[in-house]
Amino acid sequence: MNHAVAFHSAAERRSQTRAETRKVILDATEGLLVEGGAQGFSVRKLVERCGYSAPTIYHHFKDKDGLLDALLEQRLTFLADELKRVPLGEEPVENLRALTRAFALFGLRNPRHYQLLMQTREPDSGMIESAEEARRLMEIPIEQIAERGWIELGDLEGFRQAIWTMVHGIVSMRALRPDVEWRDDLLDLSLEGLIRGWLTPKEKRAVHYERQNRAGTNQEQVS
Amino acid sequence: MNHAVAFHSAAERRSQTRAETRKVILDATEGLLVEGGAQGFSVRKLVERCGYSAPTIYHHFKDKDGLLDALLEQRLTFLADELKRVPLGEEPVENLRALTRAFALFGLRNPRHYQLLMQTREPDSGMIESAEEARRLMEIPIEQIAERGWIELGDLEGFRQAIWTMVHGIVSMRALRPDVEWRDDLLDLSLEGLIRGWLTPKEKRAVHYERQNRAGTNQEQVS
DNA sequence: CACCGGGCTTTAACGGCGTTACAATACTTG
DNA sequence: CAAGTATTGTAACGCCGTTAAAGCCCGGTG
Repeated sequence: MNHAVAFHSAAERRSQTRAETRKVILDATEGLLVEGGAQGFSVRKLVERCGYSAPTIYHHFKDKDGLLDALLEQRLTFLADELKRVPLGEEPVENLRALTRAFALFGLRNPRHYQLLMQTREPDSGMIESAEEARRLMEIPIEQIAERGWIELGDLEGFRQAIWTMVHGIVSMRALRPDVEWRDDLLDLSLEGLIRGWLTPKEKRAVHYERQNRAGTNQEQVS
Repeated sequence: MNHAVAFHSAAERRSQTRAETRKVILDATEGLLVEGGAQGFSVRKLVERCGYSAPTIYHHFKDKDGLLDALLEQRLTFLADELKRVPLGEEPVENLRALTRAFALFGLRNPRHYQLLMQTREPDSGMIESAEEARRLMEIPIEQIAERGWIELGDLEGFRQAIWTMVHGIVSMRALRPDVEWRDDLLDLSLEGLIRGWLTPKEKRAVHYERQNRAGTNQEQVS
């Protein structure tokens, strides 16, 4: 307890450089992944690009999957941040629209990462944390909708799964088959159809709500 | 033109044995794929299992991808046959239900093949043929629905893509994450929601139609 | 100061993978 | 039977992920 001052810049700078090398490796991984996809990525190419040697990489990450998981986790926390930044209003249906759009936008902008996320072998415990956070954010409006008794087809769990698989279907199809000419408004259309098919129509559920001016605050274009 | 009789059992038996060895190899491939997934499959394991040596396999198939493509094509023609056998009626919406169910059932029963089909690198020309046939069958009722003017949200192409991505979303999610407890009736629910959300309601489109007794002829359980 | 110990890095290698050059065999054709 | 072609096997190449072993640097300790 006597020399409480000395080890400040000591262990600190060590962990500093450690974080830096991790970042260098992760950045190189990111580059290779975006260029060549998960298929074209290999540890040896990474070694050649990032300057470090193979055992160095295995010193900083458990193995190849651990490396990719770390990359994914980084990206998923970014997604969670984006979802948190989405401006939400009173209407849970509008909030669902906005969040779903933000999620799909993320998937469409990072098709390689999404592909990676999907073909993940077993759910890594470390990665789950940030993915779970994103999932929880997405499901808040869904539960609000259920609480108000607006689900007319099936139940909460069915609605949840229907939304989830629909969004995944769109994003993964676009990531898998970029050659097909996908509708730009496919997500908006599908979401609208899902809302119309599952939920109580707007006229019957709200006392007053700014007329037809829906989603005026959050009209991003999806890809 | 004189010796038109002799070469009957000659070249025929050759191509016979050729087809047989191809079948042996394909069956072993199928087994390995079902057991260990696309990830766990390797040519050397195949070599060990099927008794033939590596160059033999490369003599009968172009390469590893060609081998897997051949397996997929075989399975896809089987799917097309199944789709053709689906009993169809007058109502295109009911037909869409039946065909979609059959397609999803195929995907859910062969998750490994579906996974393989999805992560296919570039669309192989040979495989496309049987896949296209299945696709065409699926789209007949969709076009009939459009012809009758029952699409109220978006247009034909939007409806087509919405159905396609929804079914793919359900099948691929179940193949990718078997750990999640997916609703057994998820496909029926989603399809029902999509129909309710996109199409003219039943009461407004048909003069008479056997009351609520929908899909009485084709009520398969999906997984 | 000399020394130790642990984090960091590298060289070199192992075993498994897809693929193929080459040689040997079997079987049809003339 | 001879020639040729289809089929199969042996052995190897180059790439992959991964790791054992050893060297380096640098702060803490005597």
